[in-house]
Amino acid sequence: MRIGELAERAGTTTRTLRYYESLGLLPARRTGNGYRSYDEEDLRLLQQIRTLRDFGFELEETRPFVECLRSGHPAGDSCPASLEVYRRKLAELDECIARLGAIRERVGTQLVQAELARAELEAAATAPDGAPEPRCELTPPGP
Amino acid sequence: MRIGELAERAGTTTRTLRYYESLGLLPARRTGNGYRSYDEEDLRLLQQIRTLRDFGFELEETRPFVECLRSGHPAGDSCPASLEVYRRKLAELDECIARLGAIRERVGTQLVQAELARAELEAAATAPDGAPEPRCELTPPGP
DNA sequence: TCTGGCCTTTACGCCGGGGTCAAGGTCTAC
DNA sequence: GTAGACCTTGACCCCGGCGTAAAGGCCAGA
Repeated sequence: MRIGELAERAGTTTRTLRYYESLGLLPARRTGNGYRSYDEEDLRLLQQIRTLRDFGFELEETRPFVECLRSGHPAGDSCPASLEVYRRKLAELDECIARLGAIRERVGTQLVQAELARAELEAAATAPDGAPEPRCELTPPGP
Repeated sequence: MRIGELAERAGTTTRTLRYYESLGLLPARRTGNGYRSYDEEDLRLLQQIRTLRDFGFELEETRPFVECLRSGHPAGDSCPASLEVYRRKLAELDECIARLGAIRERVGTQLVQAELARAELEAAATAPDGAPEPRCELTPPGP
């Protein structure tokens, strides 16, 4: 199988495959004329990479999985190194989710307050009263 | 106030201020010798930018807030355009959190299954039984 | 033989948000 | 007058994961 076919079967591009090869992630054999040559096993490796990438794994993080497969294991995550990557990723995800959740709360609060302030301003514009002096700046987060 | 002082007071660098100026986000007046000159109002604008950036807003997204302040409003989020950015950001955050949560679930499940498979393998290695044939590849997510 | 469709390598671009020189101007203090 | 601390512009570099040429080789069909 040549590079174009592998790319198409994996739903990616030839550029991507050459890039992976340049990283040593998916090396290719060569035919007599210099063309890259792949087999079904390479397709499996590539699918493992693409699947992990879809999950937000960086390419380097997929390396243990690929090497695990290449060393004859039935699945990319049959090896301790892969499990370690899973665990690190879980911790990362948890932290990221928590951080985003906290920000979401703050932004949500800001939005509500700012909307309230605008409503008051409009009410003040309608009724000829004194200015309610709205204050709604984002306060900087801790260090 | 010159650029160095403003940078220090805002906890950032001169390079950053020049960058913001190049974006038209924080233009500076000039003194006779060509030095940039800032006042307290500029400090407020800059603080608004930095605060929003700490919340994960892109620089372009801070523009409505800055322009709102510059047009004389008491707070950067006193204007409809700013509120719109808040709402978009909230939607973004919600989607991002949901996506990460779904991935977290899948990775967690993979980890547990892979750990189970390994435990079975080791048990099989201890007891001379038939192979339990573990399968634990990540399955690709939907389109 | 020519056209078209593969393939090869090399190399630059992009995205955001600046970091980090380099080469020079300006001001203050001693 | 000169050291040192500031300022100026311009330019290249970084991260990851490729996209997108440019310039040329290889092979099949008409």
